[in-house]
Amino acid sequence: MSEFHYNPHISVDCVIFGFDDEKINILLIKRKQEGKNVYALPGDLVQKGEDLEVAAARVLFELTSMENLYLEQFKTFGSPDRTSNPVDVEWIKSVREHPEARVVTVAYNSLVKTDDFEYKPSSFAEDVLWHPIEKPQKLAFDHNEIANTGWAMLREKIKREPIIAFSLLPEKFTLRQLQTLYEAIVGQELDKRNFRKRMLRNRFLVALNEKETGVSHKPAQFYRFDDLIYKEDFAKDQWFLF
Amino acid sequence: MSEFHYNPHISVDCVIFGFDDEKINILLIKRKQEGKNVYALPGDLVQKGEDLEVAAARVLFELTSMENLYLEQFKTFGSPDRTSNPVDVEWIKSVREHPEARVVTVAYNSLVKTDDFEYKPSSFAEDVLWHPIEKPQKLAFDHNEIANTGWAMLREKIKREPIIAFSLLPEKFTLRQLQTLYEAIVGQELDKRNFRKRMLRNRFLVALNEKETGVSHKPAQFYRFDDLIYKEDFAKDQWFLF
DNA sequence: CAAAGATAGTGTAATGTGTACACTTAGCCA
DNA sequence: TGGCTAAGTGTACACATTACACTATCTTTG
Repeated sequence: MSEFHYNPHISVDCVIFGFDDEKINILLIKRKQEGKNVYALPGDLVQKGEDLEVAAARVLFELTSMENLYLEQFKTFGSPDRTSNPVDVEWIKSVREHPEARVVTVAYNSLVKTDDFEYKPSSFAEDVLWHPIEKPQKLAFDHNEIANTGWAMLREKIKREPIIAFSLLPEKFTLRQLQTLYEAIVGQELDKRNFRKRMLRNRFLVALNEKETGVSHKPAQFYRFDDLIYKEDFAKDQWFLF
Repeated sequence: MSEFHYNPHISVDCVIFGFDDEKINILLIKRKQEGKNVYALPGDLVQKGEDLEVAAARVLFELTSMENLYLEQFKTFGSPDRTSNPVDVEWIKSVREHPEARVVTVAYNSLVKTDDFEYKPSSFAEDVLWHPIEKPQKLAFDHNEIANTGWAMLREKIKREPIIAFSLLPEKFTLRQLQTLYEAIVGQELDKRNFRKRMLRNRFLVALNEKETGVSHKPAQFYRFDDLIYKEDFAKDQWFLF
């Protein structure tokens, strides 16, 4: 009984960013409530004996049918009143067995190509959509805070581990594509020559014997990303404690 | 009944690093079990309706009497078997009302001066101690993993926000003290001239009209850290999403 | 088939940053 | 007063960052 007050629920929320070759979007689910659309991050309760990362992957799949993405935990949100907004309370009551329980949520983020994933709404999601991150959008619960934190931490991470960015490009890509991606991430335009100079210093960018075709201008050189060379050169100084 | 299986417990663990003017130590608690000493991070269950940060501060205080430190959440550990080592199970049974419950733990870290804090064992801690981080020490549960992750993330953070380091020095400090601190953090010796050159570029380091006294060598200039100038100069590029 | 349109691709100079390295200075003490 | 100790200082080199404008190559169109 009152044990349900004491024992909180644990949930996971997924903050998935998608690059559509132009800009960065965030994956939201939409539910209808009193005729209004309510947007939220994909998330739900962790099951008995289920590992947190496993739960995040499962929940994302159940709500959006997306699978096989790399999810990274970035923060846990556990304010006691994070689910107490009346609109949210009403919805929880319609879905949860113990609506009064406190919910502590572990948040995961990821960055993918929008093209790489099929998504379709399932479970209690009425719709799933990619929403451009520049456009403000009010979300349910404390999901605005979670989304903002997730974006900030992802950007920090990319600074430290630029490899993340390359997963967003096709196997063969041009330097223009790479630059567009970087510009989407840092949110500002970059100088073409300086960008190329800096990038081409990296041994892990390997020029292919192949160019664009069918474009009505000088065709661009294709490059590929070499995983092994990257690992050699970015061998992080590891720090062990115990 | 079986609800206790389903509803996990939430705990907090504190990874507190202390600088003793020479090296970095980690705060451990010791408990006696079957005549053996078992070392662990200070941590315990979150209470009903209690915010996570509040819980971390409370638990730390209850176990060590330390208070008023800035605790930063860095990761949540929720592997279903993280508490299933037989030695740990035995201890849990002696302490918890529902020993079979899974425990998801939210970990916090902090970096302080060892001098600034009184500590004494209380609650189920038999002893509290500062353990040098270079010396390997087996810990209970998955606390080695938690401690290592906490140290790695703290170091990353200091790179981004060097302000953290200054809280470890007295109001007035010499550049030698600052350098010793940096060396303890990065784990290697630094060149004196280059260190000074780089540091003195920072406007927030303000020279005082005061020198060391009573030392049997050329006395060092005292400096202070200027909070306001720091904030001006390090005004982080903020990124808002919604 | 020639000209126009579009984007790829290129170099240099100036400035700033990181690194390696050795001697002089100021106070204390014997 | 001479010796000990740690503070404090400068320079040369290599490398990175920034600002900036024209040529090359392909397609399309008249």
